[in-house]
Amino acid sequence: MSEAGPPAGTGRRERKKLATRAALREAALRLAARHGVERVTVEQLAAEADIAVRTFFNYFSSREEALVATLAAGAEALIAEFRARPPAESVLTALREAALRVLRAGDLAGEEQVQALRLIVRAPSLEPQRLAVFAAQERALAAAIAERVPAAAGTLYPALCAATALTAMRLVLDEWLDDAAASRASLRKSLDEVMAELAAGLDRPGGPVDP
Amino acid sequence: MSEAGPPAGTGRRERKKLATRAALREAALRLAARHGVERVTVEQLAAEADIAVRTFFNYFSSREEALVATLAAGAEALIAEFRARPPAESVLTALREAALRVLRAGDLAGEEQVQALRLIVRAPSLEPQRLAVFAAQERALAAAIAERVPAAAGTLYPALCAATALTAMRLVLDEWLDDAAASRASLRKSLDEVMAELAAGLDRPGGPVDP
DNA sequence: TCTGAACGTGCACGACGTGCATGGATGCAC
DNA sequence: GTGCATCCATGCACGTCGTGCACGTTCAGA
Repeated sequence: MSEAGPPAGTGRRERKKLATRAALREAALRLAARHGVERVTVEQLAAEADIAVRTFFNYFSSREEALVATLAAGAEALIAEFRARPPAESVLTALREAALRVLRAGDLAGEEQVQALRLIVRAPSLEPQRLAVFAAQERALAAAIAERVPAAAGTLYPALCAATALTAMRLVLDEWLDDAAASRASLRKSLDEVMAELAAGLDRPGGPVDP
Repeated sequence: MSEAGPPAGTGRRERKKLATRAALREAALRLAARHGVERVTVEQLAAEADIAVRTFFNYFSSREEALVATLAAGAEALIAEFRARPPAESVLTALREAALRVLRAGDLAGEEQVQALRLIVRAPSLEPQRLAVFAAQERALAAAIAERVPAAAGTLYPALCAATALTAMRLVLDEWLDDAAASRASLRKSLDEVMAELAAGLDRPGGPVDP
């Protein structure tokens, strides 16, 4: 974790590995768009990235992991942006701003990318791996929250907030992608709403006693 | 969904299917405890339940699904208990009470069961399927919440509350299972705490500006 | 008792994921 | 630039997974 030694990303080896990984990520989206998520095989992925099938498994432990790799990259970027927010911001505000930055600057650049993500998110066979992506970032986010709110370190709050906030953001993204004609503005609106609800408290009284 | 026709659960066929399914659920836990989660094969599962390998796939679509089937049953029971709570109870209160009932009356009966669940929850290779179990119940819970709080129907609230509350409960269960010596009382305490935090709002101001 | 549908099963096959051995590319110290 | 230690890509073999298909059996209802 320390920054000792030669800076990461230098060296031919590291660069080649990063490039191969990125090529596989993009190949996965391309092939999913072309043939459908279910019909993408490891053989095709390897061929598209021009590596051996055996080598594919040096980069991803399963076909599904490659298909959700772009989501994983986005989730990691979210945590990084969150850590970069001014420490005075409240937790949920920082998360909201971080999400907006990732969406603006990030992988959701073109309509083409959005379309590809739609495929990934809607594929039922990918749901387990897709959820695992967010769960993996829960731990990292919980650690970051514990740093931001020192008073809460050691309590359940960091883990709880990380898990629920990520879940809420997943929900917003899912619903937004479900709506073919949804605008960028509507995404921001939903995000604001959801974060406000989390901040204000989720409980609600029941309905009429005799419905 | 309607109750027309012969009542479900009657008939030799239905009973046999239910029994086979239950046998597979239990076989999965037994074999996981005996050989470790990773080493349980479909062949073993089928043999233990005395059915053909091919037939196994008529009941579960994957080896992993069988291993988390007990969790799935618990989650379904939770939704059913939630629906049975008095309508005047607030959403989070009803969820908390429902969870306590499931834990009391349900599959967490013996220490043996708890030990088996620990194995399932801790197995990294099962995490995607495990998360999918809860996600599958999110939709059902969201529908139930929309019924309980008619005013919120049509808004994001039902889905948001269902997703975050289930996530929070998953978190509590995970942490409780992680602690070998945790008591039933401590589980209840954590559950109360978490629900209270969700009710009160999750936001927190940041720490000192210059940490 | 008869009949259609649902179910269990065996078989074949493509795809997945891993351990192992090997050769080549890379980084590093001298 | 030379030699060495290491990492990495690759091919191969193998066990496991999951599915389509065809066939025989069992069950529910008339």
